[in-house]
Amino acid sequence: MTEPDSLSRAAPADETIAEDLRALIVAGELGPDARLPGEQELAARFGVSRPTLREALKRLAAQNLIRTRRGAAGGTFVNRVGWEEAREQLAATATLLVSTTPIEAGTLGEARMALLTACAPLAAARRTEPQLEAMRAEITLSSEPDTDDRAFCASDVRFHRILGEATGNPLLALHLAGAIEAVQPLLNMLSYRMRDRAEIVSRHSAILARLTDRDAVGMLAEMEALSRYTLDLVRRAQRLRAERRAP
Amino acid sequence: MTEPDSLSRAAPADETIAEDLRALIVAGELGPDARLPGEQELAARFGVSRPTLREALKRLAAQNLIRTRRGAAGGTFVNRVGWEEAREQLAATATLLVSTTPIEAGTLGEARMALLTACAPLAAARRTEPQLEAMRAEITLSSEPDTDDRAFCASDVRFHRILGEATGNPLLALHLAGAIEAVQPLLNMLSYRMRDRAEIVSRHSAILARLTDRDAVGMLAEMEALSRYTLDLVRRAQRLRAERRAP
DNA sequence: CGGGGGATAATTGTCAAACATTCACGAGCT
DNA sequence: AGCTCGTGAATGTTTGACAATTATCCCCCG
Repeated sequence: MTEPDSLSRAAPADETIAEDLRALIVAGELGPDARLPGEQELAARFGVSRPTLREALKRLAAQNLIRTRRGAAGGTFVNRVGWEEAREQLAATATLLVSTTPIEAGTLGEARMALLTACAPLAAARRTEPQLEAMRAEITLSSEPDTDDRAFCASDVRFHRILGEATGNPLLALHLAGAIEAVQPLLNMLSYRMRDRAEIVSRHSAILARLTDRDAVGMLAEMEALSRYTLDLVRRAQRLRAERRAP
Repeated sequence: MTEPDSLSRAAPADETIAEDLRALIVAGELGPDARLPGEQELAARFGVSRPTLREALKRLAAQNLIRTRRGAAGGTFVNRVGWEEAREQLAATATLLVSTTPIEAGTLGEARMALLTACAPLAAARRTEPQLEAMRAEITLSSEPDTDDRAFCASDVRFHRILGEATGNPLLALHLAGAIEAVQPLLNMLSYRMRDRAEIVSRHSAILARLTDRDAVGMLAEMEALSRYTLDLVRRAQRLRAERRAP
């Protein structure tokens, strides 16, 4: 019935269908919130059975390209991919990479520093009062003695995310956030001494102060210091763990 | 009350199963190249039918987390997620975002410039001879008069990708490549005049010369110039198109 | 005449059983 | 020994049905 076309030798039907639909969406043929035909009709149109078509749809759903609703007015709809969704997906990719690939701590720190360097001048020029306020709030949260390590790390991530948003450039913020979040799993494994926390909080405060003054050069210096300190911290923790594992 | 699910009325089975498996992979329970149980057994273990389980697997396949092979020694295997795969996925996300979200050209250019700025010092310090050679090759290719516009753009993307790799920091290269590739769809819509091409090629050459000399400051200046020129180009094209659409 | 409530139809979610296809491995033939 | 063919295991695909959900419409009641 369905003749195998020349290319489908290597590519299963659901994959090619998913790519076809994806191309339609990317090309703008199917705008945000557009409703796709029902599964039966789509299946007929592509010449496959409904389960196979559904596999294709699930592929798109996994990429957050579509959503489905059951019921009378239900169906499959094209998702609007906004900055938030893109950031989440980017962070997911980066996190997966970092958590499954052996990467030296120095590499992570260097990338982070480089991206922060790229953001600092823009952030200094464009930061808004609400953003400063939000960063102050994160510093306060980090200072609380009863904040546990994971919450401390999460706050750290948010601090830098706001810094990225302060550049006023969503695309830049996107990449900064992706890189920062990717490091979180590594940092989550640390357990901070009180002195370390105090040091980090104080450096964050210094960065914030420079940002408030719109002093980009000062920011860079403080970021550099924070970066060095964090790297030291990670290296120390790694050495400690290595010694404990093979004493 | 009688509902087992605390949040969201009911998450479809395939989604929760996909998340469960993903968690196993990310946590390292299933290392790269590990073979998952057969579909029948997995289906039985999760208490669903085989089609439903397959939908879950397709979700993971769409994220490049697993691959499947048919036949006797076939099955489902955990993928190793390397730099290349991550870059592709990141670029796909960014491209989708850029092509479906209205973004000002200035925002794109600014992000690009900021990332290049972040890379320049590292690249100047660490570039290797083969990388310089590869960049020279791209410049040569761009200079060919019979290179069409799409190939010209693709070469441009590769030029910058190599520049990112020259930083010696794969994570940084990843983000730079993602940002650069995201802009490509926009640039692909341009049709370059010969004079524009010559200008771009000459600026690339200048950047490469500074990179060869390990002159980071000079690189920044040339990049800045290239960035301004490109932005002008895009703006001019946009104005032209707008006039043609509503004269 | 207006509003509430239940039947209804459309649509996705799930299941079951089977057949098709691919591929490694080993038995058997030459 | 080397080659071929069968066999079994696994994914890929189909068919057909039933379950669950939800907007809509119509009817009945107030």
